Amino acid sequence: MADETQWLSPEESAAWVRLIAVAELLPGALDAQLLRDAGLTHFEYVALMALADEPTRTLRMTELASRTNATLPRLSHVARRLEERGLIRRFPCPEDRRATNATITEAGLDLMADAAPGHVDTVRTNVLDVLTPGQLEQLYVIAGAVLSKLDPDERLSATSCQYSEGPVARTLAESPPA
Amino acid sequence: MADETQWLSPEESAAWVRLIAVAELLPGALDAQLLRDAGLTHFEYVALMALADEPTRTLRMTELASRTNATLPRLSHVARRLEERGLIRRFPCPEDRRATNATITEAGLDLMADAAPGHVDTVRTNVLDVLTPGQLEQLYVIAGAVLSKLDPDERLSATSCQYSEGPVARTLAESPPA
DNA sequence: CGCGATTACTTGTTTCGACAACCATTACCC
DNA sequence: GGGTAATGGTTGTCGAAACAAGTAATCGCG
Repeated sequence: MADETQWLSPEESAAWVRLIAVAELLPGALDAQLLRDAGLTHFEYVALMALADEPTRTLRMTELASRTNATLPRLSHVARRLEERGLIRRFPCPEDRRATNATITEAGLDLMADAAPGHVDTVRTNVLDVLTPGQLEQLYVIAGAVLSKLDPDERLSATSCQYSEGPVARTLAESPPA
Repeated sequence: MADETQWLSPEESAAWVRLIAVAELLPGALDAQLLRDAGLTHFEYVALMALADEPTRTLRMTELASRTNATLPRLSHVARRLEERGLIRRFPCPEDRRATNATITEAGLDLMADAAPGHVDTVRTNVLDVLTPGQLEQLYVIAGAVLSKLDPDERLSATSCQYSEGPVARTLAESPPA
């Protein structure tokens, strides 16, 4: 048996172990903060934010599943829970009667407006603020290279400006300006 | 209400979305390959490798839980399954009769020897081989900075040379050399 | 030496995600 | 235009993780 496996060099091993550690710990940290402060999973947060980002606040289930990297069954379960909590609404799509649309409700937008600052703060303190501008760009490039293998369709990185002062800030601004 | 939340700049948002995507997709990719080719979760792989790395091939449950970033209940369940499959053995610790030791069996070492090449290959093709040496070092530094916030005790990054040609290679070498 | 506190681990219980099976609707195609 | 495939979504079941509670052994301390 030609056992020509090229094992990892010490540098490779060290970088790999750290990457694994981050991939292991980061989701847990995000879930913990959001669950504690807003009763939301990070997945639920991303899904709601995807809806809030839409001008119509509405997305087809399939499209939402693609943007959140979820299988359709998984999204269906999550959507049912979110609907039971009054955060989204589902209704049959007029154009394609097979399809279902999901819309974020006012209550959902309110919850996002509450949750977003704490979440952004967590993101800053845990990741962004410990990096120099140069490292931030390196992170962008490196993660992009990895994603080209992991996610060739670029479904996840296609998500637009989910964390800028977009929809949630606009929601807040809808309150009477005086 | 002082709503002084500092939202993410476009650069920050882009890097963050990509990091999240990697953290989301990487565990799934690792699990998929290992499960398909060796019937092991990535978590099980890491746990077995931690045992194989020990000179005595033995570790206390608590220590193993710490190294794999698992809670003790989780590790207990996983250990039971691994023991049922004959990959590890558990026995009461002689020095501290509260404690339990876990030892990887010969069958476990054989399985690791089978699984390691494919796993290392996955790691290479998905991550390491798409990075330049400079990017590899940047990854090490960046992940280290993030871990200093996420895992201040450095429990995970303390794991030694789990992917070098250590124990598994030695196991292979135990076969008569010619 | 004996009783409370702590450590080490195991065992339920509940919840969530993956997978498969299932209907409904639309598109293809001869 | 009618049969067949493909698409869009929901539901059921199983496996695995988080959490809480329980058991057993050790330590601390008077």
